[in-house]
Amino acid sequence: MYINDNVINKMQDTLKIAADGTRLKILSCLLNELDVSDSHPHLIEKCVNDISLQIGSSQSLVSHQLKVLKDGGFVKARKEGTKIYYSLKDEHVRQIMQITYEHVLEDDDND
Amino acid sequence: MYINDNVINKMQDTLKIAADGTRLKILSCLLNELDVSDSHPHLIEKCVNDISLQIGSSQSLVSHQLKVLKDGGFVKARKEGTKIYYSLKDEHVRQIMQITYEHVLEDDDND
DNA sequence: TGCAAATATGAACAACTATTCATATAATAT
DNA sequence: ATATTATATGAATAGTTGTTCATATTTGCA
Repeated sequence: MYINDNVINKMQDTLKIAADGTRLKILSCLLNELDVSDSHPHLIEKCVNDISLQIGSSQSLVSHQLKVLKDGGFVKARKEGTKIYYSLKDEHVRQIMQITYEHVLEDDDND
Repeated sequence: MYINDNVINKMQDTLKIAADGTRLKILSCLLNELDVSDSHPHLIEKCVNDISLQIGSSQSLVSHQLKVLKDGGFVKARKEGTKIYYSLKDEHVRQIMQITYEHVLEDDDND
C-alpha cells in the first residue's frame, strides 16, 4: 500500500461519501435482504421512491444523495420506464460498511 | 449486519474521522514500514513531532487531529518523558484503509 | 395534447469543520 | 529557578456540506 498525496485525496473523497447518515441508510437499504451466507449474493435493485419510503427521507434528499453515491462509484443506475433502479456497484462498498460496522460494535464493549 | 439508527450514527462518526486528508496521512504514517507479509506486524510508534515532520503539517494541526483520532478509537497514546508515542489502535483501521485504497485503485482503471 | 408519476436540479440557509495563530501546560536538564 | 523541548488547547475564520423548498425534466398513458 504505497500512499502518495494523490491517493490520499482519492481516499478522502471516497470516505467522505460514505461518512453520511443518509447515504449510509441508502447503502444499507440496498444491501439488506441479501443472504450473507450466499457466496454469490444477488443484486438488490430499488427505485428512488422505494428507498425514500424505506429510510424515511424526502424524495429530493434521496435523489441528491444518490447522485453523490453514483458519482463516487458506490451505486449504479438502471432506467426502466419512469423509474430508475439503483443498486450497489461493487464489493468494496459492502466491505467498507462491514468493517465499519464491526468497528462500532467493538467500541460498544469499551463504553 | 442489522443496522438501526444508533448504529448508523456511530458508523457515520467513525467514517467521518477517517474521511480527512490530514488524518489519513497520520494513519498511513503509522502503518507504514509494516511488513505486510508478516502475519503478526509489530506496532509502529511515532511521537507528534516525527509525524508532523513526516507528513509536512504543523505541530498544532497534528496534535489537534491526533486528539480526534484518539477520541474516535483509531489510535492510542503512550507517554515517555516529554514525548507521547502514538500508534494504531486496532486492526479495523488498517482494514478500512486497505479496502478504501483498493477501491480508489480500481476506479483508476475506469477513468 | 394534457395529465400524472417518478426523478432530477438549483438556490438558499444553517450547521459543521479543518486550519492557523497565539498561548498554555508539562517534563527535563543545567 | 530558568531555559528548552514536546505537546496540548482555545479562539477565530474560511470553506464545505446536508437539507429543504420550489421547480424542471422525463416517461407513460388517456
